Amino acid sequence: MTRARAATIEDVAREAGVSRAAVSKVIRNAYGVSPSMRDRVNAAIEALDYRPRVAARAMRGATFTLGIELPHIGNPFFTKIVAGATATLQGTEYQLIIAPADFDGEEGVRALGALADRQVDGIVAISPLVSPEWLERLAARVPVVMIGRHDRSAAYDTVTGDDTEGTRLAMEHLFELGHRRIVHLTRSEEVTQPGSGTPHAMRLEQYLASMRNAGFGDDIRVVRTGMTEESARLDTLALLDDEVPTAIFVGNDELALGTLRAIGEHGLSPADVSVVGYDDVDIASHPAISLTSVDQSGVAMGERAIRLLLERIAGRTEPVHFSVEPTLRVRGSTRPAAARHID
Amino acid sequence: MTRARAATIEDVAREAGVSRAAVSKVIRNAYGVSPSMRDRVNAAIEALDYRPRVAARAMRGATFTLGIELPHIGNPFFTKIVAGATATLQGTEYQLIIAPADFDGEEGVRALGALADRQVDGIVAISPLVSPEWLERLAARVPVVMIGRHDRSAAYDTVTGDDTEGTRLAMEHLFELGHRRIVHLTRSEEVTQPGSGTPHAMRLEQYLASMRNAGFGDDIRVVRTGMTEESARLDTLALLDDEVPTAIFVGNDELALGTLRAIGEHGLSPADVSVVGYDDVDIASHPAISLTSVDQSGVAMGERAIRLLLERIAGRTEPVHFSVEPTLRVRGSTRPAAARHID
DNA sequence: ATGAAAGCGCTAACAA
DNA sequence: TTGTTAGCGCTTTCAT
Repeated sequence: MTRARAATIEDVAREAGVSRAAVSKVIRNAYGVSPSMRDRVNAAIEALDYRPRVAARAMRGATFTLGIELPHIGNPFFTKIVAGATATLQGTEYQLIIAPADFDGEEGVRALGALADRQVDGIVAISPLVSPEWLERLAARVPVVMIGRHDRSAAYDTVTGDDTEGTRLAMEHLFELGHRRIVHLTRSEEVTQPGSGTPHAMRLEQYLASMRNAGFGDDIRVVRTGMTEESARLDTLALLDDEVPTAIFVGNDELALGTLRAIGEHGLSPADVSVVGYDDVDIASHPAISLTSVDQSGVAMGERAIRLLLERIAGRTEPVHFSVEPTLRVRGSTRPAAARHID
Repeated sequence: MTRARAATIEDVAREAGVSRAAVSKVIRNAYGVSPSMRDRVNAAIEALDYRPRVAARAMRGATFTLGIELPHIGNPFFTKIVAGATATLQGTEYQLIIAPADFDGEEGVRALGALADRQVDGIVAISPLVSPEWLERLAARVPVVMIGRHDRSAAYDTVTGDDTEGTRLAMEHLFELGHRRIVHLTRSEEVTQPGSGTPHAMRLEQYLASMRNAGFGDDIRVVRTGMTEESARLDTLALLDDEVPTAIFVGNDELALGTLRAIGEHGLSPADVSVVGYDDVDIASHPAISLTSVDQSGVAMGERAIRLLLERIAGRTEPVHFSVEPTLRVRGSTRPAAARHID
């Protein structure tokens, strides 16, 4: 198939009987164009169905494209962030493109690089496992806003949930219900390196702190899993074969859904094992699921990230580190069976 | 912040002591480079951390970027398609970017245009409401694969689920259970224009046909709703206030989740009103949800769409129209209360 | 207010 | 095998 050739700025200029520079000024609505010329140019643009090639614009100026890197597109929490981002971009000249990574390690770096190669005007990235140095080098080329990173660099902005506080809320809630044998199901060591500042690392640390503070240090038990619901299901099943705790605090809702499945498959009910998740994914509030979860408002995070990015593009140079307050959404969690017994 | 200037092909050429053309050949691994030159160039690339600017390449050749347009990123079925697409692209030199549209009307057209402006090498689009003519014009510029469109054009390939068969399966299932007062909850008229070939139009038509064939023409009832779970919840609530059918066949699982919520909120149980959805979203199989649904394998669709696109890019010109077979996943649906009574 | 012309970083003929 | 060179479609001084 012979591909049609689209109109160029040259064609428009000829059609309108003006110079290319004139057309350029009109489409950028730059200063110094007479109304009559503007009209003629616009008419020509209309007539030829002209659309500027982004690649050509990129050679000299901006692409009007913002990129967002997403580890694991299957996680509805990330989807919320994107929803907040697109909503904020409504009515602006910017187009958002998503680079799916399907893991926050090397894959994330690859996706970030792909966005940079495409000369997006700004990048939002969701907590990939990259060194601050690497990010600073990236941020030297293009404005960057990191979501969910607790480290602070002058080179990029951050938008984070207060994972420490969110976890504290979740643990307090379980303590108040009378739980003490609370297992923490979290992701691999790689993603929870102490001091790395990833959300899961913060949650793990606070889980440990809460347990110790409550005097339940001996009951601490951390179980590792992958990043999918299915892996959480499998690892929870293995856990339950070994020991049935009264509660499980799960690193995020996607994993918590797998945990819930496993509990059912093991012949237990949510009344036997209380589950608390993180992110307050939509389905968590479904009555049949009824999952207690920490809401860190993904939509607000996406919105804020885009705002910060636009500010950076507009010239801001001092870093901003924005933190959103988490809220605990209490739903299905119950008192431990033993405690109910005593009632 | 002063943005750092990245190395260009010129810098690499100078560093390696060769011409720009030589470097270009190496990075494209084109024919006619001596091993020694290749090594020197690669060393220089390494040393300068050089990465070719996609925009500059786009001016002459390819961008090695494939774009996928997604209406409503919140729908997990679309997410499956993306998963299939990214998996298929693993190991190739292509990068996938997603343009979220948040509606399949005008917004979809905008997103498609944005991808075209960015000169992606190929586009996968999910059933936006566009005329075949518009699509053919797009397809004249860039290879296009449409997912979920039942019209056939020589200009673009299509990947579809067999919505007629899928709906037939769903309806047969409900008939066999003894249902006859089956409501169809579907999207707005805009998205279900008879003859438009959208998935929802096909499902609606087959619902009508199945009902008539079964002799239940008088029980036909079509209820309209938006594209979100929440709107489905609201419209189902309104329906139930008016009349409680024995079953509801819902246009897709995202909507079906809202219907399930409404049923619960109305004080009914899934045993009172059987719900059948479409897409077999992950959560449908969760025991607590247990939603009967038509599986049209989004992953396979995404995978196939990318394969077709790569074939087009490689030069194929005859159109291919691929259809995936749907399977009914039977879960929670039950016989109508009246029929159970008779038992 | 308008236009001429240089140049962004690459690829692809073509020459050597 | 290697290098020279002419653009690709824009934006942006700088003249006019």
